[in-house]
Amino acid sequence: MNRKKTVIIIVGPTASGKTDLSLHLASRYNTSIISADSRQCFKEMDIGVAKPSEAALKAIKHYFINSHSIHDKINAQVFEEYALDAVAEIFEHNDIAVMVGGTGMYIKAFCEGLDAIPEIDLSVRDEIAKNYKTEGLSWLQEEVKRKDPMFWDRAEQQNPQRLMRALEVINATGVSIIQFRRLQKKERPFQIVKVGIEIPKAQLHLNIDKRVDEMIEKGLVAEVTLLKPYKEMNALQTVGYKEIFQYLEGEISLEESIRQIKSNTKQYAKRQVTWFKKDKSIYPMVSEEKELNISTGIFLSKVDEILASEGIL
RNA sequence: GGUGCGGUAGCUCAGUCGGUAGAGCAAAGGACUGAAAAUCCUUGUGUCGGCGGUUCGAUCCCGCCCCACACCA
Repeated sequence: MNRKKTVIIIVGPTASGKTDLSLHLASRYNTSIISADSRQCFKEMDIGVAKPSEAALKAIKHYFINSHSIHDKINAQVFEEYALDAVAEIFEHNDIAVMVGGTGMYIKAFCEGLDAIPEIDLSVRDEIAKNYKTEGLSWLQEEVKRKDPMFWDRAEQQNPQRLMRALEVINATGVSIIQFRRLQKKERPFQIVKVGIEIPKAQLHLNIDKRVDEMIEKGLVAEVTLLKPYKEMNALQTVGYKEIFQYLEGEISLEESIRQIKSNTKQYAKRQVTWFKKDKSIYPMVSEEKELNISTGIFLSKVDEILASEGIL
């Protein structure tokens, strides 16, 4: 068999059935899975990030699940490098690798690459964050306007995260972040087939409500309680955790926090759908089915058709 | 039964010294190269509780009624 090396990437909003489909595909091709999820990589977080079951993780090798700690600094670039290594490892024994996840930016980094920007010293970043906290957004805006007018002109001027990023780059390197952004797609030595799960919004919302209720039953509150000392960390700025923190602080009732988790998860799902909708290289796969296992079956045969049309099988 | 305070956008509420109203949240859409489950942008007509009265004009003033809450009996 001399098939083209191919990564099948399954994307879609949270609670749409990606994990199930990925498990079926991986076992069919006797291969491994790379998770493209910015939260499932953390070993300290479990119930709230909807990882695959322990049995599934035992049966099929998963990359980027429980692979890191919330104390590690994880971002799209880390993922790009990690996932490329993982794919190379998989391709030593397989022609097909499966990637699955809902973090659009990580998937984009993997498929197209990020431009090389020098590593920024942590002290530079901390200094900016500290000043922003005490001086506020207008300080940030003035700094960026003064030091990097080229960026400022096209910036999201109300977006502190983007402004801080630009500021740390110009502070540390003396060069505008725009100069580093070549926005050139990198070539990958393998083929990529992206398939996108689409289910009706009403069904998606039902899935989300159900999943959140299950998370609570499984003990999400206890899990989050253990993580309370780390609530300020990036990794814990996560739907399902930040709302429970508020409950633990006595700011809202448990019922209210559950309500907010459901609502915030739906907003998150909407942002995912927006992201994937824009990516025209994704093959859309639609299912109106209410039962997850029926949907998975439908999606499996659609993936077959798509792979056949790409000449991969 | 009496007194007080309310009844304004799906929710919480602001406001109009009388010229038909606006914030936050929710919702919908969108952006996105090192925080991305993050962060940011756009979108607000709703019998201003009901019926009358005063007025050129009332959601705003007056009267009655209905509803909610609090207190007093």
